[in-house]
Amino acid sequence: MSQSHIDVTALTGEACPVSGVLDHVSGKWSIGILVAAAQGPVRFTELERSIRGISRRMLTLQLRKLERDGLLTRTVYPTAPPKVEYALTDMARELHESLLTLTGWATRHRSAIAAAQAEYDGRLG
Amino acid sequence: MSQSHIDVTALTGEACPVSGVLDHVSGKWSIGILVAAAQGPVRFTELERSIRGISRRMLTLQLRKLERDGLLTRTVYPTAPPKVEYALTDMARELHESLLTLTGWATRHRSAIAAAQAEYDGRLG
DNA sequence: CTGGATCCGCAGAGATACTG
DNA sequence: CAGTATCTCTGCGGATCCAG
Repeated sequence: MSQSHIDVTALTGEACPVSGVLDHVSGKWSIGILVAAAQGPVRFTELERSIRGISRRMLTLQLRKLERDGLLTRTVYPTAPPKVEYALTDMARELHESLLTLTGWATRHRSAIAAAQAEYDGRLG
Repeated sequence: MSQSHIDVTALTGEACPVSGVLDHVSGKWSIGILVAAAQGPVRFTELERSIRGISRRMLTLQLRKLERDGLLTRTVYPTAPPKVEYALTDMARELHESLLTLTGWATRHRSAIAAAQAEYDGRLG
């Protein structure tokens, strides 16, 4: 009631639907995949090479999730050897703009965050 | 080489530092906490009530992490009973703007995403 | 009121091998 | 090339109890 009473549910809807949606984006690899795919249609192996450290299994799972959310399109070319291309949907391209804002912030404050962490850790041991 | 060769490391720096920073923000509760704390100084119990579903343990852990990252300030009033207030730092307030863009996107496309998921699931079983 | 400490279950994520 | 299948292990996160 008072201005100090905050209810996140009022900001996000009833049962945190925003968080529900954002959780898909906030996965460990989601942003990287979306950023990589934003350059244009990308093949599976290209993604695997682009995103250092991701396992084939994880890439597949994340790709499926993003496709399910309507953020990626998956196009299969019935050639030999098989060729599959992933591309951002219009919705995802819109999201990509927001993501750039986020990554921009992260880049700008990277050193400040590192400093804050170092200082915090220093105060303890 | 060709234009189809994408390297995320080239976009994010060397070893995905952006992702490293964003991972802190992309936790299950981080965004909710930051949004809730953005309204002004907030007490521990207020946060606990605001963010439905979070456990006391998780709230504490996330709070510590955000404080360590220099995104939250923690102010202890040595009263009885103890009173602790959390507030966003300038850096975090900047981030909050970006977060609003993100949540705005999520809100706008919530139904579209739900539809995409339903359609995806429908095609399978 | 604001936490810390501990135990524990389960899903996430890696490694590896196999397939159309 | 583009996955799938399985096995395993780690660590997140909940529950509970304790403390300043």
